[in-house]
Amino acid sequence: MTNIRKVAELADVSVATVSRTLKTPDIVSPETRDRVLAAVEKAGYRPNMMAVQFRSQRTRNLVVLVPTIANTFFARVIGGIQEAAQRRGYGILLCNTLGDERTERAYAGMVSTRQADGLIQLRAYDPFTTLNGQERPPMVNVCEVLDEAPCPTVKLDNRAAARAVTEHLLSLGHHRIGMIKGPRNSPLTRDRLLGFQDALAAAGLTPDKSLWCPGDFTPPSGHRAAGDLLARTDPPTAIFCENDEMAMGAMRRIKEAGLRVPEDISVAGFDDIAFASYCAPSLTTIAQPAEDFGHEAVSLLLDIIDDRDDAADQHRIMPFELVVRESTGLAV
Amino acid sequence: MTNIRKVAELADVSVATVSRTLKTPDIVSPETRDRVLAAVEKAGYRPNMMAVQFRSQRTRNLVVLVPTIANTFFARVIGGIQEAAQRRGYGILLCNTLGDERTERAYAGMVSTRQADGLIQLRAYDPFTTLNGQERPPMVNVCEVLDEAPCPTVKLDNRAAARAVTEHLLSLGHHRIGMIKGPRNSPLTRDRLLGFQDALAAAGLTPDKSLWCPGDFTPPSGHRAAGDLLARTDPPTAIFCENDEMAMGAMRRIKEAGLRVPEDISVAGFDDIAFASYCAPSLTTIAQPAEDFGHEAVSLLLDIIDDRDDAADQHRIMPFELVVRESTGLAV
DNA sequence: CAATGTAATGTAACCGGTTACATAAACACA
DNA sequence: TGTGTTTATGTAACCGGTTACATTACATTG
Repeated sequence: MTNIRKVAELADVSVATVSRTLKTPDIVSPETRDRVLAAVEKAGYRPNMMAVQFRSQRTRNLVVLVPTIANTFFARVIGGIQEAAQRRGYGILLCNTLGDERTERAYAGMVSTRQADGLIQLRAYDPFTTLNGQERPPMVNVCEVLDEAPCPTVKLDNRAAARAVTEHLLSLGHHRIGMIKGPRNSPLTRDRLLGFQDALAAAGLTPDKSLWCPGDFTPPSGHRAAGDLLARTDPPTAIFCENDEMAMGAMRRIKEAGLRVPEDISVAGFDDIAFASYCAPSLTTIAQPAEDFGHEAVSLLLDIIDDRDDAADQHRIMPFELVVRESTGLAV
Repeated sequence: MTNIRKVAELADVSVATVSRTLKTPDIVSPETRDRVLAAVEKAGYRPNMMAVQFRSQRTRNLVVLVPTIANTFFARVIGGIQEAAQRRGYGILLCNTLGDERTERAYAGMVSTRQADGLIQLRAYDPFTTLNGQERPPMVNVCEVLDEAPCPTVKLDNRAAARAVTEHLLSLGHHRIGMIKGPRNSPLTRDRLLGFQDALAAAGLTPDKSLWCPGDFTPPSGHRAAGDLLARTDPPTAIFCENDEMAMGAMRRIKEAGLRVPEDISVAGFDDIAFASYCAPSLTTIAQPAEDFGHEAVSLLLDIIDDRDDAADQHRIMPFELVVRESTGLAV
């Protein structure tokens, strides 16, 4: 391994001069600089970043905890995180947690032990709770956000967005609307459910909780839930799914039952994943600026890491847009 | 920051004893061990991993270069990589390269500069070509693999799989089969095209190259290509798409033209992504053990890193399976 | 000319662990 | 009791950069 001392020897200067030539070339005389650069070239020298990081106590890595990378929406958010991080000279250490808190804490430990400078969590869980006494490592909570987050957050106004979807369905004449929810205990699911109820209440309707089905954000769970709704003697005329993956599963199930979307039953999703506009019928949904979630998260996290004063208590709400496509139509 | 010296002071022992207590407790006397562990606890000591890594010249990180994380198949492969890496005590540094060679080389540099111990490349490009003289850093090439790869590889027998799909279409009576290809210059696309031709040749048919359309593995490109095929005076009776994303785009376009799948035209994909069984009609495709690609890649890479002798020239072929669903039917 | 300033470079401490080697104490055996 | 062996612990070098401080040479100024 060629190191800075070998280069120094080759150029017949001290290691300090080599270091300066590479980091602050302007304080080195032109002749020396040329000599050192030639030696660097000749030796094929690349600074050992572990030494640099160790010395500076900065890794320029960020840990990203994602419940499941297989979810198309999260994949977009990660893309945004990666892009923003790369632009600012940071790398990302990805962890597909599958919602397992032990795994999350283990990866969060990489920040405590200085393998990374900060953490972005895409789920409503604080992996640093156990930490007592010690200072909180830099963290940002994005997408699915804790209610009393001990760190900056970036989220959608899920309640308002769910209300917008529901109002759209109501405006089409739907009164019995089924709901396929996300995992219980998720603030995100709770907020979307609240928005759904807000809209019903505003329309003077009382919600029928028997039309609420549990799901887990995967297509199979949407498929199953839709089956339950269709098996009723009084099936709903529309189904609001808390994400597009479940909506696609639900649409599949509806067609298997010999019914048409939206003629017999309307379906709405949430997230506007790439397939939402390419499935048949295309899906009415809520578009979210997924990549921007990532950009914001990185920006806030680096603010904390570089401790810019105002960073600690920022809470960003990202804009949404109701995208009406073919899967929702007038109630029968 | 509490470090090993503080703990040593607290326990009234040397730093060596603290280190030994944590790494090789059996060579420390029970009394001392207890005293040290108490001090560790009291100080809330966590070893600084940067120092450990620096000392051992091992980061236990692996760089993963993925053309686009938004591709559902790659997302599964990454999931597999992450799982296997985690099990073996390694973290993964993800880079969404978007196929940009500069970005790939930049991230590959993290291995040369010791920020990571090895690299997994999911695209047919060797980011270490420029490297002259120096030893090749540990690397494995997975999924889309270089023909003369300078490292172990893991891939599908794309030619045989494409042939299987084509034979399936031929067996249904299709003679004019459109092809929606992946990016030019990709060995993967070339092999799938070869398999396609193999099947035609075996059936005594001469391929009509005007039925081959370029695509880029995204739904919009499949949508566009299908439009081109349908606009012909003699459109094909079946379309073979080189991945499921494009197949979904193509099916969408076919329906927009007022045609039915598979009654009017059959469509086959490749990869068997989650949505393949949930779209309507469900998609005939090639199933690949995506997660296993990741597992194999990690296993081979760690073999090189720990330089186990036989590791350097391993080339694994993963199994495929033709999954016949609703999107392919008898030719009209 | 002496005093002072400035530019270029060198010396060595430092980051926080790990570990080879040294040392000391306890024990075994003749 | 003396010698050799084992066990437990300490000392300090080391990994490869960065940088405060020291040093040297030379220019500027009164």
